[in-house]
Amino acid sequence: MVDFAAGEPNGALGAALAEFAVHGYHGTTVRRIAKRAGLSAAGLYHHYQSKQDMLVAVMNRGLDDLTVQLESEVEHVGTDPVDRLVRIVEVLALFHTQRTKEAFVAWTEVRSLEPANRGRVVAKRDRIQRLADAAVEDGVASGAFLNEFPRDSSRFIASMCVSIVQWYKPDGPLSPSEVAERLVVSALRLAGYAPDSGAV
Amino acid sequence: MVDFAAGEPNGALGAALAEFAVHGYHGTTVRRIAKRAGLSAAGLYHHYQSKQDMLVAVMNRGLDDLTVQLESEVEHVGTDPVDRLVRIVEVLALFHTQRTKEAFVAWTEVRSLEPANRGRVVAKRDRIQRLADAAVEDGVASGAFLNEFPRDSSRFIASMCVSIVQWYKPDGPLSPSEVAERLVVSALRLAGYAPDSGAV
Amino acid sequence: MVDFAAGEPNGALGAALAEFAVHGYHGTTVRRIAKRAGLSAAGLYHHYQSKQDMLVAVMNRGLDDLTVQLESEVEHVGTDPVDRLVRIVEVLALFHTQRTKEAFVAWTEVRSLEPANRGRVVAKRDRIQRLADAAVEDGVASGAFLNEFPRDSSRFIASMCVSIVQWYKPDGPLSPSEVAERLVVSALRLAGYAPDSGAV
Amino acid sequence: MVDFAAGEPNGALGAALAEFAVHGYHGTTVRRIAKRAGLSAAGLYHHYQSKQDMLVAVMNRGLDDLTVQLESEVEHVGTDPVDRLVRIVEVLALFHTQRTKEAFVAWTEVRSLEPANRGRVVAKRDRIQRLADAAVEDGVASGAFLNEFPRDSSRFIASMCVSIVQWYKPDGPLSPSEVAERLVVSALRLAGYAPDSGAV
DNA sequence: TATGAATGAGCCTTCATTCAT
DNA sequence: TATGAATGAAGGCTCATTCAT
Repeated sequence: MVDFAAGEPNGALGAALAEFAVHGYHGTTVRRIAKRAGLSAAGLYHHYQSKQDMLVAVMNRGLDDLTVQLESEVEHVGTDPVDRLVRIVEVLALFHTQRTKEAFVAWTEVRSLEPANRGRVVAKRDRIQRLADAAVEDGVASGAFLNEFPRDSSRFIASMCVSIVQWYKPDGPLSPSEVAERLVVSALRLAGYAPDSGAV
Repeated sequence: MVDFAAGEPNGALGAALAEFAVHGYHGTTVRRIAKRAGLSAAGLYHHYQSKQDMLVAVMNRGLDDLTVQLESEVEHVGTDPVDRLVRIVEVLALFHTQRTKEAFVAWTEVRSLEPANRGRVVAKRDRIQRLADAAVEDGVASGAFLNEFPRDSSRFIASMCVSIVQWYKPDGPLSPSEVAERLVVSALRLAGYAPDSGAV
Repeated sequence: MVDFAAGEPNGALGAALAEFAVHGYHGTTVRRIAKRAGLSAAGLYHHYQSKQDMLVAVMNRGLDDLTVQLESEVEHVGTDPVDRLVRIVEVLALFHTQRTKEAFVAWTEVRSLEPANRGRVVAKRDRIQRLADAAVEDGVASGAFLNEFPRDSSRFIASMCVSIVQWYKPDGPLSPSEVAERLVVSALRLAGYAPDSGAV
Repeated sequence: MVDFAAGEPNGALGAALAEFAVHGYHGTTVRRIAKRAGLSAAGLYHHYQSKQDMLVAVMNRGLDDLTVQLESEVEHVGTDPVDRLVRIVEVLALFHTQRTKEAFVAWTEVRSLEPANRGRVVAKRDRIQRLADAAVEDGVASGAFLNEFPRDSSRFIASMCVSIVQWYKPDGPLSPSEVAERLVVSALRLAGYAPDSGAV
């Protein structure tokens, strides 16, 4: 099973991430990042050109890890749309439970990106959304899903996964894989999954 | 049918809301709020004691409008949990499509509230969540919903409604009531609604 | 007789001028300007948008005062090139002795101007130089000046006037008008002034 | 004839000079000097103790070259004040056309020297000025120059030479020796040179 | 009510310089 | 010699807020 936890950034970038996640980009101070990183403010600028640069690095790192994993899974899972949706939701859930801060920042601070950077990040996010869209649409086409508005459903599914970052606590009652399981079940229901036997 | 649109704040508070929604609390400048409101920065302080005060006012206004409507609907709809969930999701969807900015700010900028204010706002948010929780739980108890993890489902349902603010555009293809309709269907599926005939 | 002294800037601009004159633009601190002006650093930004803006204001003010005076004198003095050169040198000398700091900054800190601002200032400087050029050239044409390289001579003359700022001290042995007198004599010699009787 | 051009500094000092000449001392960054020199910023500090040290080195080098040449010429030219003034102006003109950047920095950045260093540099500059003063004064005493204010004239003459750095371009219409020739003529006029035959 | 002027605190960033390697 | 990493101090500028008018 996928383990995203190991990919969390350390050092200066980890410090930036932690601060961005708690206070938001504009509420975060370079000095506080530096302090958390055990560096002087000036020292940070050896590694990153600007505060904005740190935000970009945080986002790219997170989104790239997620995208790589997601596309690799989709490639290996075969062509069945149901299997594909299951894998996608699983990976999304694991990422959002194990890399909560990065996911939160990536979905929350896009508005704080300068235009040039924003474009690239939004493109990455869209690419992920389109994987879910395709799985649901294919499932509807194949008859695996009964669904009158597949485009909305896949958006709702992705939203549900993303929303994990709003409530999930690592020391809460559910492990990442338990969360993933429940989201998979929920996503299939949302998609209109109708196996021979009836309801899920 | 409920019409939330009329309740949007005007004047200084509307200006604050507009800025908060686009730039976030910390990314918003008192001077920009003032400019948008057609006032001097100093002039704003005759209406609100501080920038924080404006945030609190924005949030209270939005959450109160929503809560009042929600509780009034719940009270009038009767005791059937299915009806109740339908009404709740409907109201949530209408609010999030018609008062997108307020909803966005209320769910996004809680972290920017000073502790004293935060408590009160979180309590209001929780109260709303609990309405959804209760509806799903009651439905499971009554056998209307087949659901192994009702608490998670009601959270997913609320998340879906809240996520509206991330993608809904007033000039997009769907009207608020169309969005509401689709969300109601999706919520019932998520809750595990199982009418006699089988699937929804 | 022209009195430039009254035109010296006061207040914030005077403070900026004083600091620029002593430490140069890049060696000057906004905080020091503010202190000298009896304001906070932030307060300065009510009157000028930036440090660069203060430099531009200083230069424009000085060069405009000088240009206005110069062109008005030239207009009133008649067409005789000798008279014209005399008036020009006189005005230049008076300006450079009475507004030494402004002249110094205007001729020294052009390199510190951002390109857009630089163009305008250089144009003003050139316009002044061209007045001297014309006077000498006309004098050569009329036979009043015997001179094989008028263009260089007029440049030398202007340089001499500008150089005043490098050595003139208000509390030194020479008054502004004495300086002006000596410069006029020197300029006529440089120009190759040859009255009937011979040397000047 | 004197050739100053060969004496221009290379390497790190040349880089410092180039930057100082364009941006001024305070506008120049150690890192930019290093970059131009093909070194790291830290590497520069193996050659010079500080940025100030580089400024001092630049100035001393230039002023020493000029002084040495000037005094050697004066020594060889004999006692005639006219010849002496001619040689002085010639050397000054050649130096300022061939070592423009150094001359510019030496006359412009004295204010950026720390007090201890400033004294020594000013002394060197004064020594040069005094050579010109003496030549004019001696000429007046000998009757070669007719001049009512010799001290001012010698200052004007030196100023004219120094001002070369403000307008001279190596790829312009005049060669260094042509500039020197015109300055010599001008200086003699300024000094009040009156050969038997009349005008110069 | 409204505002122009003002400010202390703090922002992001850059500076000249040092030092372990 | 050379440098990448680091830093204390300071830089220009903006912030939310106040107050006399």
